[in-house]
Amino acid sequence: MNRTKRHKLESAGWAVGTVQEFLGLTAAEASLIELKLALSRSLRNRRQKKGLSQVELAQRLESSQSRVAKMEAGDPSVSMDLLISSLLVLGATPADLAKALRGNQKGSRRRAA
Amino acid sequence: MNRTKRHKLESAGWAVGTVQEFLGLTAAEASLIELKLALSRSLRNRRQKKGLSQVELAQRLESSQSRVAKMEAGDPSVSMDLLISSLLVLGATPADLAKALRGNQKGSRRRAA
DNA sequence: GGAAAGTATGTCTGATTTGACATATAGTAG
DNA sequence: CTACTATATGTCAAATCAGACATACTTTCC
Repeated sequence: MNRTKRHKLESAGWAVGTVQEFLGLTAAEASLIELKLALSRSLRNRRQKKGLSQVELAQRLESSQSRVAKMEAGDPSVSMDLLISSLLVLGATPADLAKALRGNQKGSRRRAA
Repeated sequence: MNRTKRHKLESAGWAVGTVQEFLGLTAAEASLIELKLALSRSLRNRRQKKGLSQVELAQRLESSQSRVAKMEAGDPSVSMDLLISSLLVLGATPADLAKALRGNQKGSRRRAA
C-alpha cells in the first residue's frame, strides 16, 4: 500500500507492467497500478468517443480540466473512486467497468481462483 | 460526487438500491455506492473463505481491525482504492474484481453497451 | 508570427481517507 | 459471571486526494 512507490514509478514515465519487480512492488501493488491505468485509458476513450474536451468533461464532473488531465494521465494523485465515478458519469455501466478492468490483463495466468 | 449524500444514506442503514431517488442521488452516485457494497461483500467472503479473522487480515494489509470492519460494513469512510487493494492482497485477480462488480447488478438490464 | 482551442504539469488549500486507539457489543467456553 | 475471541463503532492526528489556479506545451488556422 505504499503510495510513494507508485509515485516514483509512474512519475518516471514507465510502462508499469514492465517493472513489477523494479522496486519492492508486490503483485498487489503492481495490479492496482495497472487497474488504474486501465481505467484511465477507458476514461479517455469514452470522453473522446463522446466528442468532449477535457474542459467539457470537467464541467459535467464539477471538477477542473487539470484534474481530468491527471485522471487520463494516470497521475498517482488520482484515486480509483474518482476514475470510477467519472466513468459512471460518462454513462459507463458496472459491466463496462468490469470489462475495462479485465482489459488490462498482462500475463493473464489461467486459473484465476 | 457529493460525499455527504453517501454518508446520510449508508449510515441510515438502508439497502441502497432501494432508494435511488430518495435523495437527489444521481444514477452515477447510486451506482458508485452499490459498487462499493459489492466489493465489501466480496472482501468479507474472501476473508472468511480463507479462515482469517479481521485482525489477521488487518496484519496482512498493514492496517487495523477497525478499518477492516469498516471496509466490510461498507462504511462511507472507506474508499474504493482500499477495498480493491485489499482484495488484491487477498489474492483476487482483476477478473475476480470484474466479477464482483458485475455481481451487484440489480435491475440487470440486458444489452450493457 | 499570432491567436485560439485542447491538453499537460506544478502547486497551493481545503476536504477526505487512513491507521490507530479506545471502547462497545456478540458469541462461546469454563 | 468471567474470560476470551471476533466484530463493530466513534474519534483523532497524519497522510492522501480534490478542485482550483497559473502556466506551459501542441496543433491548427489565419
